[in-house]
Amino acid sequence: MRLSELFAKTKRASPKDEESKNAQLLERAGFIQKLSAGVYTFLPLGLRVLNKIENIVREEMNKAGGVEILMPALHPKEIWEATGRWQSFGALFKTESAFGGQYALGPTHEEVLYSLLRNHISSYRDLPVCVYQIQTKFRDEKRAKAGLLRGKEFRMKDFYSFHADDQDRDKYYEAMKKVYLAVFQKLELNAIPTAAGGGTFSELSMEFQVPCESGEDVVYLCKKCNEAVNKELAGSAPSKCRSCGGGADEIKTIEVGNIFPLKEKFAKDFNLSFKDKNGNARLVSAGCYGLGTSRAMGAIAEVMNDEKGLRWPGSVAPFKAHLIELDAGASKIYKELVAKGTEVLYDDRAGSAAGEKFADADLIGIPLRIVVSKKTIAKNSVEVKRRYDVQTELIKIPDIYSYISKNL
RNA sequence: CGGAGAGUAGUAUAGUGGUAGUACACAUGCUUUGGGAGCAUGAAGUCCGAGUUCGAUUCUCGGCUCUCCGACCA
Repeated sequence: MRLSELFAKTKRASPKDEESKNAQLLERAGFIQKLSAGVYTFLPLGLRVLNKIENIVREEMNKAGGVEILMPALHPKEIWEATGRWQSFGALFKTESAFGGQYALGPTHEEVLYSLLRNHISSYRDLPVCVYQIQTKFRDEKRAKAGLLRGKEFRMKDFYSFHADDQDRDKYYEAMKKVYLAVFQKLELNAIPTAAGGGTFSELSMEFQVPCESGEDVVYLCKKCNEAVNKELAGSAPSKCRSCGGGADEIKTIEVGNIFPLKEKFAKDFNLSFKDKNGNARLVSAGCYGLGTSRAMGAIAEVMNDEKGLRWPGSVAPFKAHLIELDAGASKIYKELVAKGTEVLYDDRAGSAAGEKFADADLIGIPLRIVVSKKTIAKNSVEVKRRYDVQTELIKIPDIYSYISKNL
């Protein structure tokens, strides 16, 4: 893509109405724009990152046997009354004048899904069922904050598994921990599996926590065996690790995922049952697996940056390479890169100072920078630098395609 | 929802009870081109409402919005 096609430009100054690193950098670099507190537009660059994150998540969920669906964001009052959560779910965004006050914007989708599955599960032969969606959620947060880290509107993957018995569900739950670790590894997020309370659902759950000073959660992390416990579950600071007896560090973290057994909780409310081999009706046992995709994007921005700007991991960067044209000659290289399927952002702006192009490249944070100038053209070369490198390297033009495939 | 702070041009900021200034961005022209380049010209602004006042962007009150702390956060 040519930079001249992007309507969203970079800004030299940080926005005065944002303090968190992720919001400042993502807004300055033209990835997102705030409409109101906790409500953001994803601009072209930002949408590319979000889509990459969601596609990585999608791929891993599919591998885990998940089947993707898309449920409505608009939820009728009736289904939330079935679970009693029309009153009890504090963050439920209820409509007032619209839709006769009979709807809410969905903060989570158990009610919709259980209503749905009553029509599809009737026998043990129908189980297990593993479904997920990636969707926009709405929560009436009293205080949205920190850019993409806590929004009123945000993107989330929610996966639900339904089983004939607890053993099968527990087995799946354990497998899902590994799936989550694989996702976060691809996102290059250091997400620590952390024991946590289950809120209103159950005693047990596991959160995936990324260490970060600006995070909202507090986790006790064992120095020896890396076992982590959320402060909410641990209560006061444990003097000893529960597993190995070692000392624990108190760290601040961002929660990017949470998995927990729902067991028969909502099955009762919706009478989601099946006939077992003996013809007896039994309630379905479920697990729930959430992952905030827009929050993960915020966490990556929050953690991976330096004084010059963002530093995207290759897996989620909006483009693989950032081609800077200081003197004529890059257009041909751009076309060849595109023809070979390389995702490249081409800074083709005429009349911009070199320093401005370098500063923008640093700010946007694409992993590989390619510079074309008179000097490099004279040597039939381009200059290449990784975002985190200081030194540049001269590569012959015919060799850059293989260089890129090797280095990305 | 409690506490604190802040709202001046697209962005970031200065300033004043009496014609609102600067930088960047933007438009036009020329010159520039390896770390946000230069000259000239131009367009563009005081969150909303009430009060005090001859006169309010400035003072007072109310509202709205944003940020931060806290409460809340399946």
